[in-house]
Amino acid sequence: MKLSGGVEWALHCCVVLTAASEPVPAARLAQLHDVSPSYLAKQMQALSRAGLVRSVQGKTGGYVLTRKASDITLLDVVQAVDGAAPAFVCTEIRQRGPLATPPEKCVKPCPIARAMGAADAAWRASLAGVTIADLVTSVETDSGPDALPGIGTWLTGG
Amino acid sequence: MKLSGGVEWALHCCVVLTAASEPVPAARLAQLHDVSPSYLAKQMQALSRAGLVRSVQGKTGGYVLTRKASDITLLDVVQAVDGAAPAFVCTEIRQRGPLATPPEKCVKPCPIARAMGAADAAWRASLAGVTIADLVTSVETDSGPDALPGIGTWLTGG
DNA sequence: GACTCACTACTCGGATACCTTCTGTCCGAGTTACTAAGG
DNA sequence: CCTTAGTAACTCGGACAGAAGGTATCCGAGTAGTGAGTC
Repeated sequence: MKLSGGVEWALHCCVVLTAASEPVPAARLAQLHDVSPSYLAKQMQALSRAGLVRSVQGKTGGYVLTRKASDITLLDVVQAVDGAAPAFVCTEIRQRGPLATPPEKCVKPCPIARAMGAADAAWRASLAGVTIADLVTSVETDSGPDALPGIGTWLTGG
Repeated sequence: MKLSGGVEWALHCCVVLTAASEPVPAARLAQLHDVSPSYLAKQMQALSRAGLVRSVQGKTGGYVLTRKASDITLLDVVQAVDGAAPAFVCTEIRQRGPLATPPEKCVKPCPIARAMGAADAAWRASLAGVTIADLVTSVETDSGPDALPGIGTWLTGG
């Protein structure tokens, strides 16, 4: 039960992208966070495939958010990078072995799968309740209102 | 973000162990579920290490629950098998790179880590709210009140 | 008949290979901006 | 001075190795029951 490390990178990238109106290359984002450019490119491709960011090619190309920050939830980003598959997958072992439950009694998922599914739903609901815009607000509260615009100009400028 | 497959086995084992008063060998549990005996033994060892079950050695040995089913939550089992580490680990990349946030401003965890931590807490709270006894009740509702005792006698008897 | 002792068979526990997945890297296809020449 | 073709550089995108953790397995240490032997 370990979340892909790229999720953290992707979330940070989404937050800083809100401060940049021009496209930002993946290499610049990697330089900002001091992480592997090639691997971060992979995460950005995942975001692009999910439609969260739009890729612009060419000399002044890069990535831009497709929607405004208040319309992107953490769940969107996590699912884009890590996949939408639930953490717990029921293999129906109740239907195996010498005392297997007959299939006609297995119309409902087994209680274990239901409980694990409920926990998964709670996790997703918590993530869906927070948007990138909320993170931006928190960052401004923590580090001051000038931090993000400063990063934005650094991303686009020098 | 995938949960270890052994979690499902361990949960099923805990449920059926409530129907057996005598120790049940891991091999018998594996036979019941038609899974690899060696690998299930590993999961049972994890439960034993966590103190959820007690191992009895010798000819009539096996595993017994240490507490009553209403005192064992799903979270206990999941953490015993899969580990207690949170799914999301913040690597503090905000403190890296050319525009790193100064350490004196990092007294609080970064907003991303807080949001992910909250989701993790919601997941754990959901798991902690369900006990093995609740699962037993659900199984009786689904498959009738005779299913579990039948498995119990099969486990101890033949 | 009851007790003691050694034996056997069965149990758990940890140390050992294999394989899928995640991590990290590379190079090619495509697009844009720039430069310079020509009208 | 404007237009236009060519060039060059920079971007993304997917295909390619390496490493880590999960999956599956095995054999050794330890213990309870069993049976024979003895008092």
